[in-house]
Amino acid sequence: MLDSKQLRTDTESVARNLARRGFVLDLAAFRALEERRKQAQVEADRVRAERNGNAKAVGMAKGKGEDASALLQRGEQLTAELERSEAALVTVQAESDEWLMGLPNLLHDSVPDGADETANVEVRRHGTPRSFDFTPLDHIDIGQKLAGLDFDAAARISGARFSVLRGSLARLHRALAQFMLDLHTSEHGYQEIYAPYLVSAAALTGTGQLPKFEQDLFAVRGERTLYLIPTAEVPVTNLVREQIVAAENLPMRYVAHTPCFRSEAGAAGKDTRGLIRQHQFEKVELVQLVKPADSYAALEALTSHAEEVLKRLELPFRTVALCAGDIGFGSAKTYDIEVWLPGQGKYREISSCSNCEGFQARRMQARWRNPETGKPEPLHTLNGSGVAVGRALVAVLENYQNADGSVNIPVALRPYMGGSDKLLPAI
RNA sequence: GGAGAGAUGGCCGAGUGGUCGAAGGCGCGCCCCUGCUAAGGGCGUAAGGGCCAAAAGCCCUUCGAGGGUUCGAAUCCCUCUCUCUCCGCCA
Repeated sequence: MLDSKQLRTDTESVARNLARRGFVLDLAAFRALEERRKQAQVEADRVRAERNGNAKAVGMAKGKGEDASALLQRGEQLTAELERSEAALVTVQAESDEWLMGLPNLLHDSVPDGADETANVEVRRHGTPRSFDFTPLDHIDIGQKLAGLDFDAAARISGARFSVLRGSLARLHRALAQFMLDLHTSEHGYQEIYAPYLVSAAALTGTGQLPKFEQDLFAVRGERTLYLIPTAEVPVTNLVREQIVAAENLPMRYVAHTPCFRSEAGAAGKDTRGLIRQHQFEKVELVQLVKPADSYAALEALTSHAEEVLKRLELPFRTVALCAGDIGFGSAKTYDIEVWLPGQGKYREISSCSNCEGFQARRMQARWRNPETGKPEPLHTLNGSGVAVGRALVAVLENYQNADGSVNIPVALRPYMGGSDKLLPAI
């Protein structure tokens, strides 16, 4: 949610900013709506104040034993009047809220222009893609040779976009998650969090997935509706919802390893084969809650923490700054980290690190007490994958494959693999 | 699943229809007195929103949430959520 004060007082520049995303802010409609809201609220407040004063007068009159019948009659009128003006306010307020909740975040000045991913800007590159003396396979074929990747079974159990991992491949998958968690907790200063995988609509509204993107989520409908988390960002960021955090407790750095569930509505036909795009996948997620003045330094740090995972795994990657048209709804600035996949011959997203500034905080009412003003102010929230576990598994398989179908285990993962250095093909 | 008890400000806790956003205490902040490893006194101390160019000021909302009764609800009624205790079941 945008700062409504800024939206009202600085409408033109807000509109200019959103236009960079290709989002058209209808200024005339906004001003008309705002005018109606203002009038309705002033009117409702006025009537309510009069009703309260009248009720108080009744109490005083009765206390003195005076006749209050005229006041009681006036009270009835006022209550009826209040009912009408409150109904009008609720209607226009709902309209205004819905509209406000549908506005994306403002972009940071440093975000490059552009309409889609072709305009994203590479900011750095690390490692060199290995040259193969044989034609590298993709992870699906490698997984098949290892007898560790079973999409047929998954399809029988759950349908498309699910996977079954077996044996050493399942273990490697687990090793990746363990390695990432250990790195972030012991070297990067994050506290490990275990959090719910089913969350309320309110939590999802806080981080921005609702109300606009419900079609991307899996809902579990029972006595009350809960949603499967699409990312640990949702429960972990919501740790501070409706809180006022003391300045000395910032920054907060959290890491969580969770499954993520996405309906992938609208992705039909995209990455249909393999582990790249699944309804269920694992992710190690980094979340930081910081003072506003620190959030861009924190974004750089958080991104470097995600990059460190790939450096330790000795996987080639590049980091790109997303352009205006490609940035997510709630983010002010995002870096994507893309890992090299020999099977596809290109870099693919493995992490996305965003500074949401106060956008989520305002929705969640997550605040910190600014010692300079003594007032609660929205804190800044950041999140980033550190990194997607399934995609990391793909990257390891494809980058570490050998001609004989075996796969070397990255040195960093060997302690988590019982010391072994190689996955051997089944055949 | 069965039975019961609760939900009030940063915390504890009073308040069962009327100047209650809410006594008292703790904590915290400022000041005074005193003077040294303490004690006493005074004042202040929630959040959200609106009017206003802004400040000041004024107004509205909020006592778990939502509805209802009433001129008036923290207080009465209904529904829901959450917490706690006991029993049962259970990874």
